[in-house]
Amino acid sequence: MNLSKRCEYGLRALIDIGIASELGRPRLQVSELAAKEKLPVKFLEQILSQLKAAGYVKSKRGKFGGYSLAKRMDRIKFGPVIRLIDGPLAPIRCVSETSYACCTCPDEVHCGLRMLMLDVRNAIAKILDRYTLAEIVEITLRKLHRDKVTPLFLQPSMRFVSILP
Amino acid sequence: MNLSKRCEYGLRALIDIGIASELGRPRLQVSELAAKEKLPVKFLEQILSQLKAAGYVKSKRGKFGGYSLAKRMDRIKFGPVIRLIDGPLAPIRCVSETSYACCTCPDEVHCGLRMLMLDVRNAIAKILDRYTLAEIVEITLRKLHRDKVTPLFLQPSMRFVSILP
DNA sequence: GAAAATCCTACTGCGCAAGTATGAATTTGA
DNA sequence: TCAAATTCATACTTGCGCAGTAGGATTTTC
Repeated sequence: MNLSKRCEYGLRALIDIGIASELGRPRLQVSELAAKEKLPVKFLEQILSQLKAAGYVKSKRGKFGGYSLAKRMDRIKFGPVIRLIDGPLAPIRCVSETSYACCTCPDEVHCGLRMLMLDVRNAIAKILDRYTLAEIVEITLRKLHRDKVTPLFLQPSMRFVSILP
Repeated sequence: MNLSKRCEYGLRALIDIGIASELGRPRLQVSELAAKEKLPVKFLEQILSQLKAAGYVKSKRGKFGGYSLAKRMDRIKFGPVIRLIDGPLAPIRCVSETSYACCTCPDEVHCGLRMLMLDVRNAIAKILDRYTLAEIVEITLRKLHRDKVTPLFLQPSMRFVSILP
């Protein structure tokens, strides 16, 4: 029931880029991201490259380059991103919607484990396929604002004024 | 988001023993279990040994030995069994109730990923910590009966008459 | 042209899942 | 009492995938 580190880092990066862009910094560099989240630069590079290939982010090379979102935040759902990096959400393949594989059990139709795991899969998918990056970013910003915490990626000169209602 | 084979086999075994016991065969041998589910005998042996150590099944040695449930079926919940074999249900450790570990993210309180994964963890736990073996066995038997399928573990001489209402 | 970034590909270590293998201990029936 | 059938205990194996490293190529800006 585990999210890989690779996937976790990828999602963090996406959320950070989303937050930054909402605050008027549409592009972030890998080194900034890595510094904030305290994770290996080179590894993150690979992950962002994968996210780029899948159309979630776009990049600008060279000095003052970096990554920005390639889609509207409200079009980025978490489920597909996780499937991209970690594979199916389902605990066992015989209940996967997106990459079903029949299991070895003698009678799939009457398999109790399958029924149970189908429930679990649906519960997971219900959350991850509904939540969008926009929602998570909004909630995060609201929380930060409520607690008067200045998020990173904001130059000291900039003031943290929420755009949110 | 994956269940290990070890865990899957363990749960299958538990369910099979439950079904068999409900049908009047309180004890099953590893070889029978392995044959029905088509999985390696020695591996299953190890798993059952683990389930025994944790108090879920008990065993009888020697000829006509085998494994039977050590608890009432309605006291066996799936969550704890899965945690025993595969570890925490939570996708990331910082949202685990049973074995929390702080994550490396800079601000756990305002971490959007954490909120999302907490939702997922709760959804998973809600299902797996509520369903009991008794329920899954009952549902399975009902389905089998409705479809007039004779479950395995039943000697040809025995007739499949559901005890259920 | 130098510096600063992304891009690309290959490599590595190592831990763990998924078994195998071997034999000891126990129970039963002949 | 012995042989067969079972569980019990422990050690070993094998392969793969996660979590990175490493090194250099390419692009952009000043």
